[in-house]
Amino acid sequence: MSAVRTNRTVRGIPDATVARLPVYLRALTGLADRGARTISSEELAAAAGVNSAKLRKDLSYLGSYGTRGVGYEVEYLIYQISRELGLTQDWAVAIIGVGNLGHALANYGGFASRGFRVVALLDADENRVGEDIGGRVVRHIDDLEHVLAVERVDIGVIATPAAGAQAVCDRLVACGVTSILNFAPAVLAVPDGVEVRKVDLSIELQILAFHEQRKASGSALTALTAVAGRAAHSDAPKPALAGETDYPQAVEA
Amino acid sequence: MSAVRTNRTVRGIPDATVARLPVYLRALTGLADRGARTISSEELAAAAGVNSAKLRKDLSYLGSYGTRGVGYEVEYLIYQISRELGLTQDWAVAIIGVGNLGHALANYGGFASRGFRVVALLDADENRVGEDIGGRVVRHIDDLEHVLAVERVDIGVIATPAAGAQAVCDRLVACGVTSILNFAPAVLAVPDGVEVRKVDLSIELQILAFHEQRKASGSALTALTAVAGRAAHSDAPKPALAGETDYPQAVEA
DNA sequence: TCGACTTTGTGCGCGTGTTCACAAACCCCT
DNA sequence: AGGGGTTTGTGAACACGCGCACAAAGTCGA
Repeated sequence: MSAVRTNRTVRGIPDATVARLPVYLRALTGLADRGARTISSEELAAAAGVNSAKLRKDLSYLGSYGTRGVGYEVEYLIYQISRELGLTQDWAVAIIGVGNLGHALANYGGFASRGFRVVALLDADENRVGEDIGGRVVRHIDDLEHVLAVERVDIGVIATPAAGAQAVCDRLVACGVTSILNFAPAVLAVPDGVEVRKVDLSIELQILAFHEQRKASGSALTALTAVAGRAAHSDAPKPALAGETDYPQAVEA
Repeated sequence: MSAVRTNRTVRGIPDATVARLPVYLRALTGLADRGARTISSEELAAAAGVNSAKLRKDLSYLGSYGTRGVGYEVEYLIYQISRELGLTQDWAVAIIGVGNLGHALANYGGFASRGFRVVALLDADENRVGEDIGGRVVRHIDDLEHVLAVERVDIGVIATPAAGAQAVCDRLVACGVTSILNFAPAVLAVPDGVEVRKVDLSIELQILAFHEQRKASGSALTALTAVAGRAAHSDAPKPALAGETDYPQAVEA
């Protein structure tokens, strides 16, 4: 895939750290609202749900913004993290697909407050075209190139069904979009230089199910989760290639 | 936090592997629909967007389910992964908060096809109580304990505003729910033995913004993203603790 | 001014995850 | 039956991230 090769980016902020900065930012804004002026790494780490040493190391990648013996000044740290993440400028976002999820995204307040501006809503369904969502009108997907020629778009959000996701992605890339957030349950192929992040609701549930199953089977009934007549971890022989299956067929809607 | 201490779980499937199994599963079901009977690790890896050695090692944690010189039988592998993830049994899911996002989740087709059954919808808004979503009626949040006493719930999905998330979480945990998927932008504190996974729409966008900013500033205008009069990486002195700030204050809605 | 106390910033060891590269295993053709 | 070709499964080296523990650096009171 075309993700960054080296995990550590050019100036040296690890991806793992970048992924946590928004969490720190959220915790800090909450603290600021409650009137805190300074905060120690210990307290902020607790608020963000991480180890305090990790927090300090993360912040040290941005620079030396704390004061030993005191802590970090909340507003100043908010500013520094925001700047590092690029939230001091505003980013134009286009949302493709305004079904349930697209609606939720278009109305999500957490975007606007962090410099993300939804500048275009697109959908393939004629019935949805013309609909007004939060002051923005839904355009038809066929106008994608036209809309993006008029309005600069930095980030494309794909909230279409899986079937159409790759086509939409290709068209976004062709229009010069280099950052894509994909909610469709599909693996997108993109050229180098384009970054795709994926959010998959069902994958998270499946991971939870795995751990839940482990808890349950660990307590008592190891073998019951397996099919009758088959050992728990199924070291039964693989089926012959042309043979009849003796295991249940998985179905996919 | 109360996440699993050791990354490698008891029988030995790494968390990183577990997180990828659903991706493989999706790729496999797609292949099965197109009529593929067997597939090599190279092809499946391409479809799933991972390195083929990684794929083989991941699958080897489940057992030795391939055939050298041939590859993996698609249906058989689907069954094995499904069983490992616990998708051969069905899981009862409760969704708390049926705003835009909750609606999207309640209507999401990807759940039902993988053994996830939405058994309860709850909301704090009286106007939403009684509404019918996909054949299920929205109940009031005050009835949470009552609903969960009648209906077993394995996984709780929190799609409320951030302010109410912790309270809802506490009540779910009190009712015996040990797996929680949190969409609210808040860090949840839970006792040991309860697993929380978090999906945050705005964090993903912020990570994209970071990389997009890096691309842009790398090309030419390193200093322009910084505030006028302040160096790009801002090694300007920290503000005095009681002094006036000379940097823009971040605002939070 | 000095010493006790607090908190940051980071060197270092350790565990996890990723990738390469190759032997082992299997199929198929002759 | 045997040999060539293909693909799996995995040992080993490497890269990355995490957290402990501590020196450095600052505050504050006497």
